Amino acid sequence: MIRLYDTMEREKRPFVPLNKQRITMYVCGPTVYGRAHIGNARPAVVFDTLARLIRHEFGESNLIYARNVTDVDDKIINSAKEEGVDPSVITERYERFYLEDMGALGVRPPDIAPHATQEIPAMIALIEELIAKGFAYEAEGHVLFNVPSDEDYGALSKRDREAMLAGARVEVAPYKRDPADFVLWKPSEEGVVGWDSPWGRGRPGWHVECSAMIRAHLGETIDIHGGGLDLIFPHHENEIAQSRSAHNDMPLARFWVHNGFVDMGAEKMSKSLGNIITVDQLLEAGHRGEVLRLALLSAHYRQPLPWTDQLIAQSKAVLDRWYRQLGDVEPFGELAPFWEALSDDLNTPQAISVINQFLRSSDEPIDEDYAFFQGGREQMLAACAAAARGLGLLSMSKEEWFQGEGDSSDIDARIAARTEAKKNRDFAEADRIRDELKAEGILLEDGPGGTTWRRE
RNA sequence: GGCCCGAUGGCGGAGUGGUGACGCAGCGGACUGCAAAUCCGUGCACGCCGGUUCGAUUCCGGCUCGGGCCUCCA
Repeated sequence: MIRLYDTMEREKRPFVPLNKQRITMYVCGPTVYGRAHIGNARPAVVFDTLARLIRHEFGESNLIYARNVTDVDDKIINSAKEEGVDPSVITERYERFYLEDMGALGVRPPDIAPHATQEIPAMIALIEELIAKGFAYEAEGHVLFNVPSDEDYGALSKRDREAMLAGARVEVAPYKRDPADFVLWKPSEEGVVGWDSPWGRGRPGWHVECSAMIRAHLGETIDIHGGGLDLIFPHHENEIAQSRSAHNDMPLARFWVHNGFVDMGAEKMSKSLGNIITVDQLLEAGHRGEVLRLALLSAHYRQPLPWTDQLIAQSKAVLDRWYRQLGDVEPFGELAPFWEALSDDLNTPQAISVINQFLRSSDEPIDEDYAFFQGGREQMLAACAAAARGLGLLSMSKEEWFQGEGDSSDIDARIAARTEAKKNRDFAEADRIRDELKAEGILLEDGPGGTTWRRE
């Protein structure tokens, strides 16, 4: 049984979906106006891993996973203006980059990727309902959600109205009835992207996108709503207000799942702090996607993760060992303790540890506790291989991992020359060849069956 | 200021009311012409002060420090 921590109740509890044949999960996706940094990649990897776990437990086709693309936004409008192009040029470019980068991290595409610009009618319909029910009002071309009309507002972020007002750092627009009211629809000036609506030409506010798209694609109440910790307030709080108000207080999500940040030094990585490192930069630097993925999974998803070169190196070392032992093993079977660890609120560090525990002392007789491996070592390795794939790792062959693609006949020839030198006990020459290859990033390993090589 | 969250060895990071995972790095050994890889072994920790308890790193309270949100943000 899967247990998940729910931000709303601040507790871990059993995940029992509303409908086992149609489990619904929605995760806030990217606003496509720039390259994704490694912090942006964390939720993509975390929820991809959660999706894999749910599919493992409930069946491959019984999960509908939606991750939206926010392709209307003031930041997009601004960069389009700067480049002198249509916003769609920006959004299409960065969505493509996003999918490439996430693909490199082993993130499978979600089942549905709704785009805000494609869902305007659904948003307008939702806004009209909110106005009709008295939760929203029009003012100077804007439509605003009236926060005091929602008695439960603040339940997710655990803030009361007084606290919100006390901390208000924004100037309150004069047309707001209440300082906490937020925009559902705002007018677009001439030359700015917009759609016709009952309130004039304009564009949707950020929060209403998600509410409308969730309803359109998944339903009024979904099983899991995910995203980064920073989205709890105001984004998710506002989504809840909109959806519950429109749906007679039906809850929007049964589990709210939030991932922690990737930190640079002591602070979170974020574009506005200017301390980001993008996924493509890391890939460009020669780090493989699986290494970055393992690094992201090496801490529990709710904990902060300090991003360092050492973390990358460590992840690489672990993955090298896994590939060495499991790279050519056909995955099969269930590594029960592994799946138990993952099922406990996606405890990936524990799950990784389980694999490591099995992998060492692999020639020893299997411990009594793990007697379910009647087939012995081979079966255990097959189950480990299957488990690693459950984390989205070990997707390539051993050869591919260690040697990569491309012509290696030259390397083979030089290794042959070294073997010949060794046979003649000309160790100086043999070492010279080995050092030369090492300088090129080729490491040699002499085994009983001859010399093998790998790229560092 | 309000509201949240965290504090574990050299580093990363789980977990637990009582023999203190796992990984990386280090050290010793085996293997090797020397290495590498592999295997075996090994040292090192639970922020501070109280309380509960036979016993607390684990539960409770206070403190200190750090982080997050309150504005776009994964």
